Amino acid sequence: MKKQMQPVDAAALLEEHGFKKTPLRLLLLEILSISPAPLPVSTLQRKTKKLGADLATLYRALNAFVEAELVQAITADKKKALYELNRPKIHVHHIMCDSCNTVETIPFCIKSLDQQAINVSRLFKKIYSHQLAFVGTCRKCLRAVR
Amino acid sequence: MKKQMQPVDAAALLEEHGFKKTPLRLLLLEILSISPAPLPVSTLQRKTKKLGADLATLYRALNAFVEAELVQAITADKKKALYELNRPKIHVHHIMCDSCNTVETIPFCIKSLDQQAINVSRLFKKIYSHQLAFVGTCRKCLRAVR
DNA sequence: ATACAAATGCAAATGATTTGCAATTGTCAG
DNA sequence: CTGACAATTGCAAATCATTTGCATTTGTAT
Ligand SMILES: [Mn+2]
Ligand SMILES: [Mn+2]
Ligand SMILES: [Zn+2]
Ligand SMILES: [Zn+2]
Repeated sequence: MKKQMQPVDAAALLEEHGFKKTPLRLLLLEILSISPAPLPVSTLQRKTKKLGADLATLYRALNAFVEAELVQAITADKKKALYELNRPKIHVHHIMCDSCNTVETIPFCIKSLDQQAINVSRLFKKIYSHQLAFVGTCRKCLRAVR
Repeated sequence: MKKQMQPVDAAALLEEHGFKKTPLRLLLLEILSISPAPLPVSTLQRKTKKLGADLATLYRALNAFVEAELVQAITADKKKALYELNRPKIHVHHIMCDSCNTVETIPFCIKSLDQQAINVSRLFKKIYSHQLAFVGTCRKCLRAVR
């Protein structure tokens, strides 16, 4: 029942963006591409520990990906950032549990929101993107309380 | 032409929430209540420097306000948080400049978004709130480029 | 005036993220 | 295939916003 995401051709992605095809970066993209939820750096470190990559290297890779818009950094958490593969055609939003801080991905754009973004663009000249995060309590945490 | 916000009765607010009416907290609420944009801690420290409050005290006050839902912390920036008075009847959103990192307040809720939140609530059991932030380039920064 | 919890100041700790620099590695032209 | 060279990495140290422990002060209620 676990939702599995569509894997991507990591090598091709790296090449398209002018990145070297290094073991870490290849693996990072693979991990991110099959994850149903955005992942913190700590998890990415654990899932790549067989490569023994340094934390600084992980951060540098992720920052490069974000810069290239290959990956999106989710800051809903405020403490540690979460990273999620950016899928060109699948614009997503997020929902965060205020109890366990789990961040789930809503795998589609909230209807009509993009249209509204156009209206709001009168305030700014150019709008690149928007981030929408809902905050609530997830089912698991609700069960834990009662 | 500067947009001025409606000031609030800081003393009353503190009392309602069971806080002591201390000089710093009173002043903080006054500053936040007339600010047209969310403010970082550094600015709040500057605007309250006549009181010589310690940074830790500032943070503790702000955290207490956020906990009491008197103030909203905006984390769109990811580096430093921004603080904005929470007005019960005026639900706002934000728009951030990716160039100068200015965060402006959109002083109303994006139409129909709250209705959509109800739909999304099928994913979670309970949804308390949502944060929506647009990212773009503000007029000032666009002018600076050309 | 007294009592007590809340708030503060100060200094030290945290913890995620960044940076400098030398060594390594992937890519590409020759 | 072989260098050359820029991109990537490892390691250690630095940053920087935010938090925390503890002793002291202050606001509020009785
Ligand atoms: Mn959207
Ligand atoms: Mn809204
Ligand atoms: Zn939860
Ligand atoms: Zn700007």
